[in-house]
Formats: sequence, C-alpha cells, structure tokens
Amino acid sequence: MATAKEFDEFDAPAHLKRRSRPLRVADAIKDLMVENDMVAGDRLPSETKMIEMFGMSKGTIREAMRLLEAQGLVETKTGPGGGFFIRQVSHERARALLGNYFYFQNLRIADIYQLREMLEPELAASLAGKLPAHALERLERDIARYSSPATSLEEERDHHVNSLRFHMRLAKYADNAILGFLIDFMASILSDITVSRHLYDPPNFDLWKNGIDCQTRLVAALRGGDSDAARSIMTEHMKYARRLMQNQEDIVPKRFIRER
Amino acid sequence: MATAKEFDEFDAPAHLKRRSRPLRVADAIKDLMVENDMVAGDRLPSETKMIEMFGMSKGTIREAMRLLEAQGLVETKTGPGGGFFIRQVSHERARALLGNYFYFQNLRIADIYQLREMLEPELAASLAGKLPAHALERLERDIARYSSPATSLEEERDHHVNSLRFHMRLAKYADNAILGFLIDFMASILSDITVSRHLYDPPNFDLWKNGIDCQTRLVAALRGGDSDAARSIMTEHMKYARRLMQNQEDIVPKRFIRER
DNA sequence: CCCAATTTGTTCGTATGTATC
DNA sequence: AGATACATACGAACAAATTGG
Repeated sequence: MATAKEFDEFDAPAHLKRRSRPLRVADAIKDLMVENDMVAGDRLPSETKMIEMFGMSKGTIREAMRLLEAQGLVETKTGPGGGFFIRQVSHERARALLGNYFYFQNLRIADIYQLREMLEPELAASLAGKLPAHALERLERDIARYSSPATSLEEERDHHVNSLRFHMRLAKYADNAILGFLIDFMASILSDITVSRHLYDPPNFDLWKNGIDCQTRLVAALRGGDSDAARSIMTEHMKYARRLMQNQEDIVPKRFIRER
Repeated sequence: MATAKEFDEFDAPAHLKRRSRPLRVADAIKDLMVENDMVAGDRLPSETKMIEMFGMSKGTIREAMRLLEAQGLVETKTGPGGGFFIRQVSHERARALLGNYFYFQNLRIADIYQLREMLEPELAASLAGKLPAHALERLERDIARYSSPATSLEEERDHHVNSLRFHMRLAKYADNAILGFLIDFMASILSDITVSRHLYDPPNFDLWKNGIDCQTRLVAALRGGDSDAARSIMTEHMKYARRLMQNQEDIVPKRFIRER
C-alpha cells in the first residue's frame, strides 16, 4: 500500500526529482489502479484520504486528479458517496486526445484515404456472415437516411456525414478493437473536415451514387456471408472516393476535435 | 479578447452549466490557441494574467493548466521569462494517451498483427527509393544490433526489442503522419508486451532468422527503389511473425504505457 | 558568487455547493 | 428539513526555480 514516505521527493531518483508533485501523485494513482486490478466504477481514496496518504496539500491532490481526468481515466462526483471514480477511457475521449496530436501534424486528406483504403476492406471482410439481423437492419437504416438525391447544399452535407456514419457503425461491430477504433477515427476526422471545409460543395452526384450503391451491395454481401465480395466492394468504394479526393492535397485545417 | 464575463457560469447554456471551472478555462485556452494561430513555443498569459482574465482563483487556473498539460498541449517553466507554453503534442505522449484507451479494451496479440499486416507492407512500398543514404545506413545499423544469434535469454529479449525498433525507425520516415504513428504505436505496444509477458521465452531461432533475412532484403529493396519487392518482403515477414504469434490469443496484460 | 526580480509551485484556512440519508 | 460527507472554489502567504545583474 502507498505510504507518504514512498512519495517523499527526497526519495526520488535524481532524474525524477524535478517532476512536480501532482505528476508524481497521478503516477502513483495509476500504479494503484494497476496493482489493485481496479476497474471502471471503482472508487479512489477521497481527497482527505489522499492528503494523508501522500502528505500533500489539497491543491496538489486536486491538480493530480485533473491530470487523470484529462486523460479520461477518472471522473468526479460531489456529495456523500461521491469522490474520484475510475473510468474506462471513452471512445470519444481517445478520439479527441489523438486528434490533439494530429492537430500539429499537417495531415492531408490523401493520408486519411490511404489508411481507409487499407483498413476498411479488411473490416468488411471480417464481418461477413458475422452480423446479427438487427445490426444489418441498422446499417440499412443508415443507408436509407441519404438514399434520395440531395436537393440542397445542407442535404448534400448531411449525406456526406450520414455516409460516414455508416462506416462508423460498421467500425462499432469490429471484433478487433484497434481496427474498429481507427476506422471510426478516420471517418470522424473526415466528417469534421468535410463540414468545416465545405468539401460537400459543389455537390457530387457520382460520389453519392457510388456510395449508395456500394453500401447497399456491401450489406447484401455481409448478410450472405460473402467475405471476398465484401472486401472487394469496399475496396472499390474506397478507391473511388479516394480518386475524387485526390486533388484535395490541402493541409487539414487546424482545429481541435471536440469530445462528443 | 476573452473577458471575465464570457466565462461567468450564469452565461453558460443550460447543458453546460455543470462543467467545472477548470474545464471551461481549459476550453477557452484551446480556443485562444486556435483563434490566434498559436504554435509550439508560444507563451500563454501568466497565472496572474489569467486570474484577471477569467476572474477566477489561482487554484482554478492551475487546475485548468494541468488539464492541458495532461493532454500534452502545454508545458510549464518557472522563473523570469517562464510561464505556460504551447507545446506540440509529442509522439510519446500521444502513444501513451492512446495506450490508456486500449488498457481497457481487451487487446489480443492477433489484433495487433492483423493491423501490422495491413499497414507495414504499404509503408515499405511507399518508402522504396525515397530514403536518403544515411537513413538506409541507420536501418542497417539497427539490423546489425541483433545480427548474431542470441546466447542468453536477455539477448533474445533484446533481439525482439531491437527488431521492433527497426520497424519504429521505418515508421519515422513515413510521409503519411497517421500511417507512421500507427505503425510505431503497434510496434511499441508489441515491444512492451513482449518484455512484460516474456514472449521471448522460449527463444525462437526461426523467427529471428526470418527477421534478419527479411529486414536485410527489405533494405536492399528500399535502396534499389523496388516498391513491389519491398511490399512483398514485408508482407511475407508479417505473415510469418503473425503465424508464430497466432496461438498468443491471450488478452494483453493490463498496464499503462509509460511515456518514454 | 550572491542578490534581486519574476514566475510557477505548494500550503493552509475558510467558505460554498451538492448529493445522500 | 437537517445533518453529513464529499468536492469546488477563493485568497493570502510562503517556497522553489530561474534569469540577469
């Protein structure tokens, strides 16, 4: 169990001496989580308890909790029975944090499509014959949301967003958590960019048609359990969309992804 | 410019009223960064200044800065000329933060290899003929580090780590920032797991041999600008390694990735 | 080498807000 | 409604780090 002594700054190795107290407390809490096999929902010691444990002031402890909160690892509740609780890092938080990184990385649209072209076909193939009826119906409802041609620019924008929503839905069903997360991340960035940069303007009828067509055939292939067909339909779709975005070599605009 | 009034809690829309003050300050600072096109190295207003600006106490401001610090967006320096400085989210920080997410996701070794098999061949292909001499030499030096068979378990472990280091090096040269980051991330997780789970035990001579062989041929292909060869060598290598890990269906052990 | 100025780091006491019983 | 247990927030004071004279 953690004692105040362990965290005494004078005990710290030389190269760690300068680390601030909140940072050290946050690390200690992480260790606590790992060593005690704590899971989401578990309660951490209260502020007062931590003040004793670490021999540090309330402000320092609070700063430490903020460090963990920003990482999505901890949430806070006031009132009796309240305190700091361990939280599973949410999809949305992870997406936003990774987005912060790419905020500085001069992403190009083509980069995103290069990834999508590698990942999405494999996801499609892996899901063939694996999805329950309600999932397939949900996908069909996603498609239905933009199945009639857009008659206004706003509708065109919504079509783009809804088309990407289909891909995010697919990503949720992924058996491979990394694969699912990444596909969702790509679609999410793309959706942001499409809206903020007005990439839906001018409307592109062919892209819409290809999207509807491919997604419809894809659902059929998924239902039929035809893995190869699913892969090649998705490949075709990605290549098509990529070609249309190919000239979008612009740097992705700088803005932070909001946690939704 | 931001004024205290803007952040008065009573001005906030209903659904945002409960957001804590540090959270709101952190968001305001992010907006400040975006709107003023601030870049890494730029200095944010000092504590005292922010206390005025937001009309909040020192503790609250500091908690807000910790929120940004944890995301890797801000660093702090004491002394004259010190203060809060904008910082480009580092590779290592992004890796650690994303690692937090997967800490809760029941990752399997096979999942990681599925991704590597998709991504690494494309990276290899895209680098053929593009790397300057010093980069190729660096890769060769990475290979040299484990070119003689391991004679002890520690050496075997180092061989695994060094082999993965080769892939991380390759990732650094990627033109596509997302692709590079992801490959590095996979190799990094794998390296962690290999060490912490002793996956290098028992030693696997064939895996080592295949690694050396493939990497040597890969560098030759990269130097010769043979894109297709580079892709197929990497594919072969990944498939081989994947097969050997195939039975490693275990859940990845729960531990946080340390920022290095 | 020391001293002074500047800026963050940390503590403590107090008061307030919030949810539960 | 009142008591309790918890986080949230403020303000004043002092400590530590860094820079420049």
